[in-house]
Amino acid sequence: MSERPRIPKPTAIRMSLYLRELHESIQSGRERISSKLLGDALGLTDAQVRKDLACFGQFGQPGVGYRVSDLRERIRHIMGRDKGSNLALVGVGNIGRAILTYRRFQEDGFQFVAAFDQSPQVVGQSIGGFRVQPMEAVRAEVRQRRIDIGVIATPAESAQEVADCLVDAGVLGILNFAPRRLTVPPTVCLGSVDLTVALEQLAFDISIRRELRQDHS
Amino acid sequence: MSERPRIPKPTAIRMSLYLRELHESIQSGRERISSKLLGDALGLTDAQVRKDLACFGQFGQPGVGYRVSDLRERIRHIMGRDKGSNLALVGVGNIGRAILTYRRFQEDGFQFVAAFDQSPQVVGQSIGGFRVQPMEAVRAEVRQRRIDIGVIATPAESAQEVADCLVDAGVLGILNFAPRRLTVPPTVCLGSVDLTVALEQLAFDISIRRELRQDHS
DNA sequence: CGTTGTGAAATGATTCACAGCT
DNA sequence: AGCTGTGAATCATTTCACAACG
Repeated sequence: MSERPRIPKPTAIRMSLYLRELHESIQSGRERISSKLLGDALGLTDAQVRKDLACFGQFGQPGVGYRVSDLRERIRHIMGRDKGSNLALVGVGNIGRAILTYRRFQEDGFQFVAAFDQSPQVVGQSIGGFRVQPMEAVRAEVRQRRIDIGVIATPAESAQEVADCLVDAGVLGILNFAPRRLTVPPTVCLGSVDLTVALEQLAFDISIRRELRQDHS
Repeated sequence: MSERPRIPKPTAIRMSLYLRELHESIQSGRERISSKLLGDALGLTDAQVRKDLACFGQFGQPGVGYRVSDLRERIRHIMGRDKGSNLALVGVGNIGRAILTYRRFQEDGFQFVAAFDQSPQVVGQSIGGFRVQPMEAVRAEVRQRRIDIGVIATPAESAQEVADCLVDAGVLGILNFAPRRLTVPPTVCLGSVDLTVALEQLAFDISIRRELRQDHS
């Protein structure tokens, strides 16, 4: 359809951040925004913002900037957020429950439509308005309810098995919260959120900064 | 102390992944591992693994590879994981509770030692073995219990205010789960986990891949 | 004026390729 | 033979700087 240059991964990540920021700008009643302003709000340079947007076309008016609501709509369209996505959760432990009841997702067009668990103890329970179903039901539900994305919130041990099951059922992408690397066929997109990695990353930054300060004295 | 080149951020992130993988290798009884093997497990090239490790010194034996447990210990030391970190949670909602009771953290040397919330309704409740304390107690607790890292799991609206409070109390780093960009002084390290960004990222990948497939036909 | 969009330059990261060790 | 550590080459991303525009 539209001709696009290859999109750098860092750019793709920042698009989400632009969206988040534009959402706030709209709520605070702003009409127009410049690349400088948008960049400052996110700790980026103005040039960076413009280069990112340039991947997708021309949105701004020289001398004026961008129309906030217009820019937001266009980015939403680019990222496919104008159509919603149906999600399924697998693994209804502590984290799973928190994700399932996270309000924010619905605002942004992500809707959970089913929840599954391996344990017979939780199957049948009602959590966040969903009746938890057994893994055997995954295949049928993914098709019937047009589930695009499977969210894995199981222990590390079962994550790969669950991923295989979701892939087999035909999801287009998987978001993995289990602390383990998953293997999926190249047709399926994979994202991951590892809380330990995030914490370790931060602790590492702290320890590096501490060393710098010592060297400095 | 040790002379180090500047560490590329991608390298820092991968160090966490190496640690995770080495942990598994140890559990599966492996004694030695090559850069090729370690790289394959994580979807990286062998050269990449070696370059990463080279930032911190020489760990391997030519012709043989790396001693798994040795390498793990050394990376743990480099990342400061050989000493534990004390954490405080602020915001005991759904996500906060899940984080507080996440077992994995303790295994990796991260220990929650306090939990706080703004709402008088939850203050005083006991969650995951912690008595939830009011925000006024943050300052004293951070000092008394040597809290290094504050974890923010509040709604977006109060996140910045909470961050200011934690900074003021003297934490070295903040991990932010609220969907909002925080500003902290340059002396404090900041990490963030935004679930919506992670999902959007994945949805974007899916939408890009879908387009490619269409173009291809 | 102020701001965009964009080539060109600079910086940063990854991959290559091989000398040297075991 | 097999593998590490590393300089050199390639590739990717960011920043610079400026012409064109409202």
